[in-house]
Amino acid sequence: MPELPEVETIKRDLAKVLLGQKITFFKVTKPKLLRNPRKTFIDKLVGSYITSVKRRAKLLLIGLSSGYNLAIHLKMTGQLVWRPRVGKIRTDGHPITGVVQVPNKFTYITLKFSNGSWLYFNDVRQFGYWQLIPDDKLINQLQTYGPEPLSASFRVADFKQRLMRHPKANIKAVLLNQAVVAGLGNIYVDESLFVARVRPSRRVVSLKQSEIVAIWQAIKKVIKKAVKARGTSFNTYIDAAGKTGSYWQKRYVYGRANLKCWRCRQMIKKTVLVGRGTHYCASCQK
DNA sequence: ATTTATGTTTACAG
DNA sequence: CCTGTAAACATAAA
Repeated sequence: MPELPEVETIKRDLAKVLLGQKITFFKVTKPKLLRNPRKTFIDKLVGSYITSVKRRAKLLLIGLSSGYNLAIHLKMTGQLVWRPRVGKIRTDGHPITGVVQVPNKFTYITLKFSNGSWLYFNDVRQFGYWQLIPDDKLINQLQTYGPEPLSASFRVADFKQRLMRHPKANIKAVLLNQAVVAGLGNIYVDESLFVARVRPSRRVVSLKQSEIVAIWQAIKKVIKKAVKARGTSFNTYIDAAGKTGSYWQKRYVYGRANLKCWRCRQMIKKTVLVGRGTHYCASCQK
């Protein structure tokens, strides 16, 4: 799935085109992707206006005049593609053979807006979901997430405290935990640990203070860089215009097994940790 | 043809 | 509570 930078990119693009729009049409062909009854979606979506487009962790949050929020999680292969009224849309870099336009056979939810534009939700693996959350329940629903890495609330002392709740776990597993820090996934955890020069398999309890600070700084640096690049596309990620992100071209270790480390020219290694492909430089990362 | 890998989260077993 | 593993599912590469 899209991690923080990918969802942030989609959020920014959708905010530009959706704010103030009225939803005029809703269709779903795979109801299991909905976390509320279909009727609730029709009631709360159709006829209401979009008042905000936000992001928390990897969740996209669309505020509605009906007093509800549409929370969309893309999980691993979800895509949100917006299409203006006139013209076709062609998506780039789609890995599924023959799927180059939207809507397509993986489009399971469709919205239409008052200006005639469309929003399509595609999800090859069908792990993603749409959920309607009333305004007064939203805070409660989001409070399980840790700090946003690009916000001022991401402080090193608090970060250390959250890490220390999992003393025996390896640092990679803990950084994937959304309650520790929000929005990191497999790519950016590997990238951040490379920048911090810490091996993904290190147990939290073994980390020195200087290493915790280095990890904290690396996360901010990597996420900032990835947002600027509009995310990473190597599998199914595309933005709301159907375009790919460019972080793939800037990456340090992810997907670079058996290639030379940019820093020391040794070969990047790939192992399995937490059930995920894990990339690191055995000579740079201690 | 079969196995393995893929950007996530969470339920469950120990 | 903490930690590690499997499973939800579809597709492509090995």
